[in-house]
Amino acid sequence: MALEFHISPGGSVPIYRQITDQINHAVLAGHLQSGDALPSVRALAETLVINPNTVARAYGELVRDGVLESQQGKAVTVAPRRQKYTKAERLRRLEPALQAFVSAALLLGFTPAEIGAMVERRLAEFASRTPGKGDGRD
Amino acid sequence: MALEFHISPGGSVPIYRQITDQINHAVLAGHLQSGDALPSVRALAETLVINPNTVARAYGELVRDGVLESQQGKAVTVAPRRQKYTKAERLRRLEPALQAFVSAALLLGFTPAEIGAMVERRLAEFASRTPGKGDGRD
Amino acid sequence: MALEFHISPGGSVPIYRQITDQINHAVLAGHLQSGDALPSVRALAETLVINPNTVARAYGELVRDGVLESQQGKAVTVAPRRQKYTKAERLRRLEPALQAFVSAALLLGFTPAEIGAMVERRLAEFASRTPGKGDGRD
Amino acid sequence: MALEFHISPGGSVPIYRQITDQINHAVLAGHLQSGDALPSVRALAETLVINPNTVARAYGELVRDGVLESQQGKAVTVAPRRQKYTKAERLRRLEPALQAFVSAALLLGFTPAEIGAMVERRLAEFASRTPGKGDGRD
DNA sequence: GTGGTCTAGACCACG
DNA sequence: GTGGTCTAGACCACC
Repeated sequence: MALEFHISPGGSVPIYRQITDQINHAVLAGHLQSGDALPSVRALAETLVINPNTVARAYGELVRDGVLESQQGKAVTVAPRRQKYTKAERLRRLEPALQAFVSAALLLGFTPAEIGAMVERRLAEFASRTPGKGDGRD
Repeated sequence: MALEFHISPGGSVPIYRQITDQINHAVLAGHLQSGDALPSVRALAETLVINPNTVARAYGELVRDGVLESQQGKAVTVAPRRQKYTKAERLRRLEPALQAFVSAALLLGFTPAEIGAMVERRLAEFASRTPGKGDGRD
Repeated sequence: MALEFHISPGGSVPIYRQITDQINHAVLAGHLQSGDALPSVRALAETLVINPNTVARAYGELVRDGVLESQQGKAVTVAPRRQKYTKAERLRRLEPALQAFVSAALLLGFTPAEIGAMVERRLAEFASRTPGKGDGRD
Repeated sequence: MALEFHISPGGSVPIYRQITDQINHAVLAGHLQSGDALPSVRALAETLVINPNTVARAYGELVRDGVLESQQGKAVTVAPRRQKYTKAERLRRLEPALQAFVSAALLLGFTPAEIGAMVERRLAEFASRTPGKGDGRD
């Protein structure tokens, strides 16, 4: 089964970002495995009724991030997952999302216990694809 | 005690939006009551080290939305008569931040245990200064 | 003194890449320090007589790499240098250049001694801006 | 003993170009003499696990440039009468690879000592199989 | 067929 | 003023 992309052109999140998010999510959830091929730039652009450049940008950023791989004349594929960033850099990149989530949750009146439970429940949904037992190094 | 604002200028979310979000949340969570005064545009701009225009824009949009009230020469205050969110509504509002945070954390390679610990640690940091008895610092 | 960019539009290396390379090089050599502002997208595009989008792409990639920082409505600046990648990832990223250099050098008939000397001499030229004494961690 | 080709399909340099470069270098460094036979298109394509068209293209361009000669039904051979590069020319040809390698290494945060060590280690790996007495493997 | 690059020009959001 | 996004359409290189 191929991926199904859903974009909402009017939203505040840019289209290319919606695409990268969905691919990231699919990789995380295991719907896309290492080596899987993605739809071609032109094909995806056609099904989403957007400009091929927009798809190319999404793919390009993921390639630069090491999530995807591309070779001339061949389809873009999912790259093997590897730990790319140092612990410090990973914390730095996660910080805004952490801050936004915790602030919003508290301001909306949730208790710490409720917040912790929500996070755990959500994490459990992804449990199928844990990134490996890990060797502790980064 | 007035609100504590937390802004991250480097992030992708515009500063004025971070302010409006936090005020909205605080009002609907009951931390800001009808009639409460907000810091003046200049004062807030100074403490956040941002352009006064940015604060003015945030206040302006909230006044336009009926969340705040402003009168010539007087402090901006919270407008009366806002119904609080229902539990379901609060969950719905929190959902995007939850999703963004958990996805980003897993994508960066953090383990569920690490993620839970980070959230708890951050919650503890907030708890230490939210009780409301006030320590004079802001 | 501002940077002077030199591009050769006809070459095989894409223009946006020539720009990123020169900025990277300038940062490395210390000509650009952390916090320094770069020319605006439009300004640089005009002086180089290229499309603003091309400059924007170069800046954008460097921002995503953490070399530059940008905030809405403000100039793009040089970000503080930090170790972003794990040792393994750094080796992986350097590999193609290492392979290309050593292969070419040997095939051109240089002896190992000559090759080593060339590298050391080139490294010495950058000596002024060593990335810090380092703490051994990555 | 025939040439040992090293290609990296994932890199940005096209495969056919990697082949022509290596043949060119070998010829001009004297590792391939006038009249020497090259592996057949199909054989080389098989050992490199690439498309035969790609090998054919590489050979074709070299024939067009007068570096190789091909006759119906016979192996492709090295054409006679090529003057070797002068020392200065060899240095000039190596310059881009040197520059790219050193810049990339420093940008990634490697120390001069590490860089020197990597080059020496890589040179040693080549040395162990270049002496020409041949160990039967390729 | 595939992806990669560049241009031209438009519109928006931010400060 | 700044950068960010998107479109339309072109051309190239590679396989």
